[in-house]
Amino acid sequence: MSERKSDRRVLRTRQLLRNALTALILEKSYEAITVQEITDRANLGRATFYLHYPGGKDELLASSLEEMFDGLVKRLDSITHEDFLSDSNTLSLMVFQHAAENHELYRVFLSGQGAVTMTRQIRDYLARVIQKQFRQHKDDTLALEILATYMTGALVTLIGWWLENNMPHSAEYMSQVFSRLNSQGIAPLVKNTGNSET
Amino acid sequence: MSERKSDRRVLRTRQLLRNALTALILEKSYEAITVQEITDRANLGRATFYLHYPGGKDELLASSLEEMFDGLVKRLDSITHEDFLSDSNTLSLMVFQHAAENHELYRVFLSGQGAVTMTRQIRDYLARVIQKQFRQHKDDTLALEILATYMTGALVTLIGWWLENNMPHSAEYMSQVFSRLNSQGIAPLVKNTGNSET
Amino acid sequence: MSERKSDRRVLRTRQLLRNALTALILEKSYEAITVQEITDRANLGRATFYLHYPGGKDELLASSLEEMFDGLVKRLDSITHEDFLSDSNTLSLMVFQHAAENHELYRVFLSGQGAVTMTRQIRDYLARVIQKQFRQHKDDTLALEILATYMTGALVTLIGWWLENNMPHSAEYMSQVFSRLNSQGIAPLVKNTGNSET
Amino acid sequence: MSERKSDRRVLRTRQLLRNALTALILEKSYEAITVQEITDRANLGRATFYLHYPGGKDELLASSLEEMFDGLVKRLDSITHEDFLSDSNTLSLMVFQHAAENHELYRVFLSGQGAVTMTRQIRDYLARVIQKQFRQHKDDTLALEILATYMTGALVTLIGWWLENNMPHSAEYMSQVFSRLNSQGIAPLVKNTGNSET
DNA sequence: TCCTAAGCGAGACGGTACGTCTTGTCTTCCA
DNA sequence: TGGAAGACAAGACGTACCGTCTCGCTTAGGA
Repeated sequence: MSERKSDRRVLRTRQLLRNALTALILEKSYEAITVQEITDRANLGRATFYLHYPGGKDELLASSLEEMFDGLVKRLDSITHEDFLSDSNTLSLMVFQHAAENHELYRVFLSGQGAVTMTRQIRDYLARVIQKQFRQHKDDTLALEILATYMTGALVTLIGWWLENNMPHSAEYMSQVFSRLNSQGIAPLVKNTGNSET
Repeated sequence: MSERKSDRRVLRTRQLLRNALTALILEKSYEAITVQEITDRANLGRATFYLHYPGGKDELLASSLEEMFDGLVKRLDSITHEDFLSDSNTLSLMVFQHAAENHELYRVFLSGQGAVTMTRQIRDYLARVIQKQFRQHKDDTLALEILATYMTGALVTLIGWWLENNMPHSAEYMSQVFSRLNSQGIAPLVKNTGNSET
Repeated sequence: MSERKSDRRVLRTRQLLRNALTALILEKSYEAITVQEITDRANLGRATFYLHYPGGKDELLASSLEEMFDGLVKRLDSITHEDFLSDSNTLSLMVFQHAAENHELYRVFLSGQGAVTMTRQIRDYLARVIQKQFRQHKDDTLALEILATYMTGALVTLIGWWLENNMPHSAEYMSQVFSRLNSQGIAPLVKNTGNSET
Repeated sequence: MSERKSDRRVLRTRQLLRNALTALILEKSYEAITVQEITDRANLGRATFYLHYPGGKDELLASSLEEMFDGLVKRLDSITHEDFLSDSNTLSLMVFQHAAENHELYRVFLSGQGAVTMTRQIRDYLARVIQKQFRQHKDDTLALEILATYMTGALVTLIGWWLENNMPHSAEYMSQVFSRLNSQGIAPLVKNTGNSET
């Protein structure tokens, strides 16, 4: 019925490994981290690592990220079509907040040395969410895919910049800026000051 | 005045190495490429590699990218402030065109298996160009950096998507779409077809 | 008084392990055999192995050899001192016969790929038997140990040769040859055909 | 013409490894010696070891033994047929002396833990030398091979015993004993004391 | 008949050595 | 003098066994 003892032990071991990895990520570049270092930190044998993650570091990272993104996925699923169409910045706010909460890991794949695959996975996931929202809207004057890619690229890159610069603004502020740029474009900014020069 | 024989030989050797690297990049992930493989391809000794690029692969990559981007840099330098402020899509068009010309390498950098470092280098370079343009404009209502990051992220991601999908539209079309989204935002698209019509 | 069921079960388990080992020894070098392989063959858990033979493979091997040599020991014990002193080849004959009966295992021990340990055990055991016989005889003009070692070395090596060559002669013939060489030495052979004829 | 410098370096490296191995053999069982220990002792990298001996420890041991046996082979080749037929113990003396000179290595393969292959190689080599001598003598009343095997087994085993017991007698004494047993057999010893009992 | 201790299977775990791979340095030789 | 060739140290990799341990299942023998 309930989980067997050994199952719990396995889960605990994996959690130890995940924790060790995230701890190390705060200290040095992911690429520079050694399997030995991870297992030392987790007080486990190196062989044990390969028992659980035969694919090496990358598999452990993927597992850590998966764990982390479960939360984001749940939140984004709760966005209604109305939220999306309104000027509210619900979606981007959620993403910025989630990034703030898990900023160490986000930094890994959004800035410099992260596994490319991961960046793409998040980007593709967000692109799919956005496309789904637009599709309900039946807009096809412009290829949905291009639109979604445009938005996602800007959003993800912005989050990367934000984290790399140690979050100089609040998630709310960043989200507002993004939403404004996204819905009205940069024209208002340029025009306003541009005119004054005339 | 004129180059010495040995200088020319040195240049030739470096070119051989750069060519070997770019050739290999088309075949496999940058990370998986070995110094030995590069020198084998270039018919050079491994020691020779370190003679010219003591910093390892990354230094050679930087050198290769520099070579490739020289052209883009020159073109972008020719953009005047007026071009930039106008609704014209000069900048993005140039980037899309350059991407089309070097699409094999770009694809590697920007899509799936490329080295993150490269994506970042391109992005950072573009961000600097854009910031420079805005700075002349003295706009600081919004942090310039955020603005530049926003634009660059969207642009680079869009190029990546475009190449991954085998350039289904012309560079001109892509550039127009980008410019429109960038200057007016997505609001017009959403509003037009929206049911609320308010 | 009588064995408990669990005792019988223990005996059965040990027998399974011994059988598995001897079966594997016929297939591959003893050194190359793994505890896991033994327990797989015996349909037992690896932990069970260590339950019965905490000393590892070597302990199991010792146990297997003991089992096999029990028969030989009994027979050799029946040799009287008179038999030994007479020209009869009782001892060597028994050994050759026992080797013939267990030729598969003997071959492994004594020829090519066998474990040295085993060869030594057999040799040391025989050396002890021989010494015991001589000791009753109180002969110490020559160190008993040297004598016993000399005989045993020759005997065991000869058996090894015999098995490696697929027993080209009968055990009786081999035993006679050995006994003749052993009691009279090679001089008769050399002298007879020698040119000197002195 | 002369050896290249790098050749000399390679030879030096291999010599260092051989020396390290023989040094370690004096301290612990061959099986228990680790490649790491050998290279530590030789002040070399582990990878370097595999560069020269891809087959691992055993290949290094074989190489060490080969070096050692070169001397024995030369000496034995100088034995004339007359020496062999005479009662002199030239052959066995040479072997005992060689064993004394190289007792550390001999101990490795003749006693307990040595590589079986080696024991067999020496034995087979000696058997061939002995057979060659007998063959000139045209004696075939008894299969030469059996005779040679008999002698070699006794000789090699005796040397093993001698070394294991820290050479309690001189090589000359051992050789005499062996020769006497070999040419006249054990009968004289047994008969002499046997008769006295009657 | 239950129930309780033992034998056992399963497999996680720490540890150690393995043989391989790549990196970067250095030295020697050749053109 | 630039480059080829390649020996070498260093150190991470992933694999393979080892011996130990803990966990439950099964099953027999005494209650």
